[in-house]
Amino acid sequence: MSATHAQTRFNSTLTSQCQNCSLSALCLPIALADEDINKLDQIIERKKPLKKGDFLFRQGEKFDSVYAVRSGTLKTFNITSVGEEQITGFYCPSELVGLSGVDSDTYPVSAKALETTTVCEIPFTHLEELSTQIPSLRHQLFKVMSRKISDDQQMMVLLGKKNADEKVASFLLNLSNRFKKRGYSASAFRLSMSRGEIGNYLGLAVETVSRVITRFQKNELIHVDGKEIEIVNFPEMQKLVGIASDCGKIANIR
Amino acid sequence: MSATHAQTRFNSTLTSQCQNCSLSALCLPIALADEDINKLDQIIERKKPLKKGDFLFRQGEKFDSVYAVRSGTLKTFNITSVGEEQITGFYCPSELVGLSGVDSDTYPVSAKALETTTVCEIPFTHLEELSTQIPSLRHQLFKVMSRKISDDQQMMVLLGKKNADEKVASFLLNLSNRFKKRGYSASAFRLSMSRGEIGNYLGLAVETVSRVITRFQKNELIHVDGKEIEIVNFPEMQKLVGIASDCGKIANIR
DNA sequence: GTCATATCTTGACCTGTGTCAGAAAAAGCC
DNA sequence: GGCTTTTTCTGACACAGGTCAAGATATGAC
Repeated sequence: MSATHAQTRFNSTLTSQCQNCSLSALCLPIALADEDINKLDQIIERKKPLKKGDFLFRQGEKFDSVYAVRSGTLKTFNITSVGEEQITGFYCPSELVGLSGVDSDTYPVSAKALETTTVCEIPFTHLEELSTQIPSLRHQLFKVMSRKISDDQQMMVLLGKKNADEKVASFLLNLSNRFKKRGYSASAFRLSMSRGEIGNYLGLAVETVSRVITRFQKNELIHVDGKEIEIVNFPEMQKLVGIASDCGKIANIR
Repeated sequence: MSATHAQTRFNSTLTSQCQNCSLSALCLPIALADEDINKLDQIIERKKPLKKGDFLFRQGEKFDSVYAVRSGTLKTFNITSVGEEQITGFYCPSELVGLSGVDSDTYPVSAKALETTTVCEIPFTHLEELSTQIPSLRHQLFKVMSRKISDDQQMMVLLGKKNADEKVASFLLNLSNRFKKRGYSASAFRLSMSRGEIGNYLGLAVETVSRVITRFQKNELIHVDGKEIEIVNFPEMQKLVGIASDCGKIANIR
């Protein structure tokens, strides 16, 4: 009885966090009934903020949770045979980090904060259990994983077939879309990652990223001030990415 | 009652197909109790063979099933803005095709047979339902999707960071591993895809693939006879891929 | 079998991007 | 504030791999 009581208390202090969270429309609770959101709330732990450079988890550590980003940005990466870091993704608010750990029971990548970042920890076994009780949650989980698969495959197309200009343009439009989805400006935003990290992610040298960005600015496609980016000429940028079939997809990567 | 009867008949003709299937230890039924395998059997439809070049499904079509490959090979690809095909994966027996369709309700890629191929169709809504009743099946499904995510991310590393030699070596060792897993020779096998398709997948020109393969043969790393490949010098090939951290991963892509 | 078509190989050449080097700007730090 | 360290930018140059071309080999149709 005391356990139930404790749970109720826990629930009452943190209850409706998901409901009140400005990200709830984008995050896991999407399409959940209020009571179901409460159930989800009960298994979620809000962790204290990570400072820039802090690890959320490290490659090889035991997997037990996925994390929803509340604020800030994370990168995931692994270390190649020659000891260099290979970035496999950037994660913005409302996005889920750590899904690749489910299979092997250890995280196959490390996750590190690019700036001050807060996350919600979601113990995966609890989430799986809960997904038995709430079909729409289970469906949502499948969808999120499926989405990740098709996004990563778009990324493979980008890495395999695109030149430096197309890569950088895709990257910027992709970020733009993610900001837009969260209600921020689609045209002006701040890059939380360095040029080096962008290059690493896109399979380009830092120098190439820098040159492409400079050239985009010269051609008045974008306006740049350090990490602040403003996309000035959307049509032209979209044309660069390829306006047809795959463009919509690419632009929607998240 | 007649419906139940029909189901029983269906079950009795096809029953234990999964149990008898030589792939069951690799495919979805992994770790399922006999009775659960029977339940799974009932929702699975064995389709008639695809001939080389036949589509299993096309990009944009309504998603309703995932498919387990029983024999043969498939490729998935999408069409880029400039109308060229970009291959996103090859699928061997026991592997699951179509998972990327769950999110958007349409397949984001097309799937085409590279040779005569048979598949089991698994209607996804049924599979999802069944996964509610069988926790180990649900867990297995999450694992399969998670595995796909981490494999694709390894592929991103390969596309972004590796040179032509490393790409081709990774590709061959990857195939070798997949054959081995199914009980076939890890050292000698037949490529069901053309050099062009390999190049497309790896982000290389056909000519480059051809040159690399020829050079590998000259250096006695492999022996080649058209589509027949024999890996002669495993240690050297593994060294090419990068023996450290990520190598094990890469070699395990599937 | 013969012919037609697709795939594969090889050579010669070209180009986009990586590498190296150094200067300029920004970010941390005491 | 000034100092150090990191990040960004720019230029000069090199080379991996793309492109073009042409011949060789394999595959398929009839």
